[in-house]
Amino acid sequence: MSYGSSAFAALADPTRRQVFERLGVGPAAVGEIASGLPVSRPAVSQHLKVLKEAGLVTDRPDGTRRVYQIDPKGLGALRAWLDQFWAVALDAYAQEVERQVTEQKDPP
Amino acid sequence: MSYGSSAFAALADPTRRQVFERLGVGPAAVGEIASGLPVSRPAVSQHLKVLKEAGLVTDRPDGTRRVYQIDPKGLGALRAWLDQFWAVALDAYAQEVERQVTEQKDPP
DNA sequence: TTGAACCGTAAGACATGACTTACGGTAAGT
DNA sequence: ACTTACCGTAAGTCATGTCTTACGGTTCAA
Repeated sequence: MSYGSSAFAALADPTRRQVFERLGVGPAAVGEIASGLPVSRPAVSQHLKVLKEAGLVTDRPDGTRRVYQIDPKGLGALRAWLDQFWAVALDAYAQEVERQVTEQKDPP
Repeated sequence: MSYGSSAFAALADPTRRQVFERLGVGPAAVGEIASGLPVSRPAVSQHLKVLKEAGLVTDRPDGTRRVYQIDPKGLGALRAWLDQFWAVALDAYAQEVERQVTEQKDPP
């Protein structure tokens, strides 16, 4: 809950979201990701740190490289948060619409 | 897409997310929302402006008050973005797991 | 063991963002 | 008409975040 909501802050930055979307296609090393973006490699490394702390990605060493990958667990937590909120909000929305209708033919 | 992704930035701030969650329960005016939060009323007004520009809430005048409400359309766009990404990422993840397995018994 | 490739972190510049108080504007009640 | 209630916006302050360059560490190959 408080875990999945921190993911919003992680995905707020456009560059960091591009990094995340790149990993959505498949695993990649830091240099590979940076080569496809208009920022430096250290910048990508810092973004990956944030994504990792948010539980959205995992990393594993591969020689001198370091391969990053989407973490389905963190992504699922975000989806769960949104689904629950969606259910509650939509219910409240429907109730509000209903209240508006009854108020129309039976004004307070 | 670019519409639903801007919602991440809108929901990144904790205070603004509290405002949004309050509206998830039901419609409310600016003063009502502010009275339940540790920030001033203008601060809430500014947060609502961001949420509105992100397509997450709508507003309607009610006398001197101004009632805000969740916009199911914007919330649905966010959900759609996440669902699509979830599908792609999970597919890539499964393929990666499969690749790891085959690599185990048939090393390159 | 030397060299090259790859990465994370530190330090600092710079922009962005969240908050406050102050002000003006509109709608309802007396 | 005047007051009260409620709201949005402007101006300014202060914290946070993103980027860069510079540096040190680790791994593989020669």
